[in-house]
Amino acid sequence: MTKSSFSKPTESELQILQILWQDGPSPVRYVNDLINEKRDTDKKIVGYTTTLKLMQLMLEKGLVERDTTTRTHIYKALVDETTTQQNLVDKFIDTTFRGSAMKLVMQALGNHEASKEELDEIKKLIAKMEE
Amino acid sequence: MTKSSFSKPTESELQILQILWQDGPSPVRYVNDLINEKRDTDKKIVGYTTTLKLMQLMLEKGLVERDTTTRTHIYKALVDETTTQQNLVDKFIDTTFRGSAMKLVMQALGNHEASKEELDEIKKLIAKMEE
DNA sequence: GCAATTATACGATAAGTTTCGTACTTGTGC
DNA sequence: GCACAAGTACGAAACTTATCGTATAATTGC
Repeated sequence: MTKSSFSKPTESELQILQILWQDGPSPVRYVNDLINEKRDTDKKIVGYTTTLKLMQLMLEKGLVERDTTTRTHIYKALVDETTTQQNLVDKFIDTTFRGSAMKLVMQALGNHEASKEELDEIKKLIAKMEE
Repeated sequence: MTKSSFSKPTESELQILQILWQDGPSPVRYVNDLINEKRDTDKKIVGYTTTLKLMQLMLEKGLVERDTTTRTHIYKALVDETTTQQNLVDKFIDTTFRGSAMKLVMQALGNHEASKEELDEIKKLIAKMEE
């Protein structure tokens, strides 16, 4: 997959994908409810038809598919979570860190809490990379 | 700085900021030339007035300032590179990794080449975090 | 059976970003 | 001095994304 052939989901689309990845195939109502529950207090409620429209557009783009055998359509993510994350990370490194993955790692590592287990996991990965 | 009070630069604005951060205060012509030199082959050339307009808008937003004592105005970044990166990383972790900084670190680390020196630097940081 | 509820479809609008044409101004070369 | 090159200002169009109103269809409760 080249950089240019990867179509980046918008922030709203990504938010919906996150829910579908985490909770599995879901109806619009469920997704919309979650979005509103988790929103920052200062942001206003997203209307049901807004989420519906977004998910319909995602269907056209091939980001999701849906089961229409029941009246309440069930939407399912068609793009893979890890692959999408990887694409987004690559692009992010490019635009925000001028291509330096290690600068991103240092920045993310240095500014966020990490448990002993997480640090051990990272150390293990580094050891493997040094072989 | 709270999440909501941080105004995220657009991708075009970030591209311009990167140039100003890297090369220091620069005129519009210089920035526009660099953008076009570095662009992907499939993307078309960005007109001079387009870049000019973007930088004028960035001026209004307070992202840059300019020296107008000479005819050719010199633009300078007003926002700090590291601070901006930190803000963007935080937001990115939220939207793309559901808040897990460590998942981002693992992903970025595991999928990009790293020199021995870079790995050593990361190990040093981890050691410091373990104290 | 039918009123009320809940779902989808879809056009229109709003809002933000990017693009550029055109007018105007300032400096340069000869 | 003046034609030409190079700069800025700015309005407006083109695109993209997000939002919602309204119409319509299916389902449910009683």
